Amino acid sequence: MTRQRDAVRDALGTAEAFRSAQELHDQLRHQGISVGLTTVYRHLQQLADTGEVDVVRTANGEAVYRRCAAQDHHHHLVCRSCGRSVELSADEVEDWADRIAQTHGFSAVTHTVEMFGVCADCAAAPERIQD
Amino acid sequence: MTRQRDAVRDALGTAEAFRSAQELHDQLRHQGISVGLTTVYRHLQQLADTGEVDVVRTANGEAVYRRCAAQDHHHHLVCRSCGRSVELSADEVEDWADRIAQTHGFSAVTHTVEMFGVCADCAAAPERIQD
DNA sequence: TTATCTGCAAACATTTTGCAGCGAG
DNA sequence: CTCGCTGCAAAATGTTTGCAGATAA
Repeated sequence: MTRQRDAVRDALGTAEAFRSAQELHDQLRHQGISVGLTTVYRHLQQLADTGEVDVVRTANGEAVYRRCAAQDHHHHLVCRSCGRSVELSADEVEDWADRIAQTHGFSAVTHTVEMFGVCADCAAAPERIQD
Repeated sequence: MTRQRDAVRDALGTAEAFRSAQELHDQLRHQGISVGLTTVYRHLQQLADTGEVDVVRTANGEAVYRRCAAQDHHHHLVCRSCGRSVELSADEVEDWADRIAQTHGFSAVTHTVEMFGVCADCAAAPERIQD
């Protein structure tokens, strides 16, 4: 509803990459759009709560965000180099998870499945690898 | 090789629960064993590097540690209430992951699969739920 | 106008690092 | 004796919160 909220949504855009709050903040500043880092965090959290963006924790504990095409439950294959990601749906894995949970008597079970690798483009241009 | 290193290893013990560096530090202090928090962090990191302990990131970004029976690649089903976990091996998921990675042209692919739920014991005693 | 949103500064929590001293080999 | 290990204090990092002023409806 406000200029900043739209700015954060637009910053996420339709890009396939997961990006951190700070990266998004930098991006907006570079675009000449003045938004406080606090506000970026607040809107990302809100968007995540409504399920409009997905959040993944990187290995070092940083939260990275992406607006996904799929609204329903899915997973990601993320490029370590450029951050680009592919959305995956995996009935095979869902079935496995349900079965395992039942076998061990667990209830209210959720799961996270994230894959990290190097995409074909980045493998062809190794000098760009930065993570 | 030192008293503190053994203390950290022993603190992890053979418990099935994942615990944070700070919890382990508190535990040692309560046992009357004086170890600096810094040292706990350093040894946990070292043990994680050698694969002797597994690390999982909780939803809020905290790192939790566990010494696993299985040394090779596996996953976990973790109880949100008591932290107890079950080690899982999942050829089904490994195969799926390999196939997906190949399909999308990714290389050097790793994956994380973690399941969180409430174990049968905790479901029977809901008042203990704390997370 | 009036409730909400913003953004600075400060608080927070977790983890890492600098450095002087201790302890093991 | 020497070099690595320890642990305090301080820094670094990523994120959240208090609050006064700006802004949208």
